Amino acid sequence: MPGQHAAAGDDRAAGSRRSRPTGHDVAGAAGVSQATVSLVLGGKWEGRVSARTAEAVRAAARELGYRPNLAARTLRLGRTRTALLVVPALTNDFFATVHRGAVEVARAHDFGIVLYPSPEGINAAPDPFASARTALDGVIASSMAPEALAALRGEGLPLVMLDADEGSGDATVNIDLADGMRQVVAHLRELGHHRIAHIAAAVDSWTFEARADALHEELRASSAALVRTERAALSVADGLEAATRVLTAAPSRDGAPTALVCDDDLLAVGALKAARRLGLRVPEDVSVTGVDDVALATAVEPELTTVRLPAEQVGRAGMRALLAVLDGQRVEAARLPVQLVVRGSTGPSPHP
Amino acid sequence: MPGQHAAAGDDRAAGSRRSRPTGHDVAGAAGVSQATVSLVLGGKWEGRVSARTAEAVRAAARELGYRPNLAARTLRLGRTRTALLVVPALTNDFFATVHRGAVEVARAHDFGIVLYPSPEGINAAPDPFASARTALDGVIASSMAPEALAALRGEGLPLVMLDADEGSGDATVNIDLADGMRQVVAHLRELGHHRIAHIAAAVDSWTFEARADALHEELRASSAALVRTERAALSVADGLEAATRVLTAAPSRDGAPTALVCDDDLLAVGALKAARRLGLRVPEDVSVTGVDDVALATAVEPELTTVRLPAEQVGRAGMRALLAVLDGQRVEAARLPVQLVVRGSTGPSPHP
DNA sequence: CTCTCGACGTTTTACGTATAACTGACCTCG
DNA sequence: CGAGGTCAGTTATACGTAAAACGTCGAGAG
Repeated sequence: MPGQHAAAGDDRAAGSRRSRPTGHDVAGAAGVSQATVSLVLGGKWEGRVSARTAEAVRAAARELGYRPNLAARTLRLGRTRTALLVVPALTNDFFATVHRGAVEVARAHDFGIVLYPSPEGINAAPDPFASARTALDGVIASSMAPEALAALRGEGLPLVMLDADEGSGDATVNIDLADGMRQVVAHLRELGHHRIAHIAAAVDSWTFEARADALHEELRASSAALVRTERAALSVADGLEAATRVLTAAPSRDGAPTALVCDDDLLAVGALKAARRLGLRVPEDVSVTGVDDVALATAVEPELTTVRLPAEQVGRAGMRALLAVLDGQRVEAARLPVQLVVRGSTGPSPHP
Repeated sequence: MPGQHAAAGDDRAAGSRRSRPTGHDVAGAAGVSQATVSLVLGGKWEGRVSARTAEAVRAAARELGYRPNLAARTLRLGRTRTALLVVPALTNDFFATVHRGAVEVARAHDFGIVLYPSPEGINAAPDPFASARTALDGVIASSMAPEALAALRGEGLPLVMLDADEGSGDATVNIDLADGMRQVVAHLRELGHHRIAHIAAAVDSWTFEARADALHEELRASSAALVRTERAALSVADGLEAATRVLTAAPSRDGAPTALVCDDDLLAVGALKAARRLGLRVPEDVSVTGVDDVALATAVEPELTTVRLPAEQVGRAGMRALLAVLDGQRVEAARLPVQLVVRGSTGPSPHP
C-alpha cells in the first residue's frame, strides 16, 4: 500500500503511472530486457530470440497497449519515415486526390505523410519545415514558383517534383499535358472549330507554361488560329473576367473565337459564366474546355469538357519515386497519360 | 590536412561533417557550453547569462544555421507544441479555411498543426496517430460519426470538437446554425414560400441532425409546411438525385414544394441541376438554398443563396480553445454567428 | 576578515529507442 | 577433450535537448 507521499523511482514494471508504457515496461511484463523488446517488435529477431519469447513479448506489448515513442526512435535513427507533401491549396480536389494516392503507397511502406498546404497559394515561398514539426526524410512538391522551389531545394532534402520541369528535383513525375492539349485541339478541330482563344493561368509555374507551349504547338500543327490569349488568376471570378474580355473584344482579323481553351477548370467555369452573362449559349455559340476534371466540372451546366488528370496515379508515383530516391536508386522521369472527357460544353462550331 | 581516412570522433566544433549542426556545435562556436546555448535560445536566460554572451550565442546559431532537433526536444519535454486537425475531406473549402484560421493562431503561439484528412470521408474511424508520425499535444476535430469520435477520445488527448455536440470533447466550438436556419426560413417566408422541402445530408453526424431539428422548429414557428424530406450523400450527384425525387413526386396534400432547403452547398448545386433537367427555372419556379458558402456556390448559375459559415473564425476559436484546455483552463462552449447570403437561387414564390 | 548573496556559467542527468558488443550455455567436430 | 560455433539473450551506448543541481568569482554586509 503506497504511503502518503509515494517514493518515486523504482517499480517501473508496473508501468501504471500516467504516461504511455515504454519498452522497459513491456520488457518487465514479459520478463526480458528492453533490448529484446526492441528486437522483437522491430521484426529483426529471427535467429536471435526464440519464438516462444518473441510471442511473450508481443503479448505483453499488446496487453499494455505499447506503441514506441516516435521521438525517441527518430532521435536514435536520424530518419523518420515521414515525407512532406507540399501542395498549393487544399480546395482543389486534384491535390486532395494526389494526397490520397501518396498516402496509399506510403502506408504500404510504413511511411507517413505530412501535408503542407502553402497558405498563400501556389506562389508563396513555403516554410514547411517549421510547420511540419517533425524531421522529414523527403519532400514531394507540386509545381511552384522558382523562388519557392529554390527555398525548398535549399533544405537539402530529397525532393520529388510533381508536374514540373524535369531536373528541378531528384525525380520528377510528370503528366502528359502535351498529349492532353493535342486531344483538346483534335476534338475541337473535329467539331469544326478553327478560331480558338486561350484563357491562360497567370501563375508563374512550369506546368502552365508547358500547357501554353503545347497548345500553341498543336494549333500550329493543325492549322487553327490562336485568336487571342488572356491571362487570369486561378479562380472562377478571374476566369469570368478574362473570358469576358475575349468575348467582347473587337474581332481580330481572323474573327471572333468559337472555342475557349482554358488552362484549368476554374477558369473554364468562369468562362461558362461569362458566356451566359453575355447571352451566348454554350456550346451552340461558343465551346469551352478545361483541364483537371475536378468535381466542379460536373457541377455546372453544361458539364465541362475537360482533360482528366491521373491525380491518384500522380500521388502514387510521387511517393514511389521518393522511396526509390531514398533508396539511392536513380529514377527516370515518369510521364503519365491523360484523357479527354467530352461533356456538354463543347459542340459543333457555329462557323465551320 | 586530413589523412586519407579521417579519424572520426573529436572536432565537433567544426560541425561541418554532413548532418545539421547541433547545440554542441553552436556552443563550440560561441565558446560556451551546450546548456548555455539551450538557455539563451530557449529565451529563459534573463538573470542567468550576460547580454553579451547571449548575443554571441545567437550570432553563432545564426551563423551555423542551427535549428534544434525536434525529436530530441520532444523526447526531453514530452510535449510537441503540435496539434492534429482532423477534417472529413480536403475538397470542401470550408475545412481548408478552418485550417487556415487554426494555423494562424497556432503560429502566433509557436504551435504546429498537422492536418489529417480522413481518407474515407466523414464516417471513417480515423487512425491519425499512426499517420501524424509525431507525438501530439492535442486534437481539433470536426463533427464525425460516433464510432470515429469514440476512437479519437480513446487516445486520451485533449480534444476540441468543431460544430459538434457540446460535451463531446474537452471544449466545443459551435456554429449557430439554428440561427442560420431561422434566417433561411425567414427569407423564404418573406418571398411568399410556405411549402418547403428539405434535402438532408445522409451522414451520421451531429451537425446535420442539428440542422434538421432547427429547420423543423423554424418551419413550425413560422407556420410553413415541410412538404417532404429526402436524404442524400454529400455530393452533387446525390443531391441531384434526391432533388429529382422531390420535384417529380406526386404532390402531397399540401402540393409541390416551391423551395428546397439543402443541408449543404453540394446538395444545393445538385438541386439546381435537377431543376434545370426537369425544365424548371430557378428561382422563378423553385427556390434553392444551401449551407456553407463554398467557392462552388458562386461558380454556378444562378449563384446560390446560402448560409455563410464563419470558417476562419471556427479555426481560430478551435485552436484558441485547445490552447486554453492545454493550459488547464475551463473553456465555455462558443457559438459563432452565421450570415445568410442572398444570391440568385431564391426568388418570390410562384404560388404565394 | 569572513559570510552571504547574486551574477554567470558549467556539469550532469533524463528522456526511450535501436543496435553494436558482449556473455553464457550448449553443441559439434577434429 | 578443447577449440570454435550457434543460440538466446543481456549490457552498454549514442542520439540532442532542457533543466536541475552545482560551482566560482566578486562585491557588499556585518
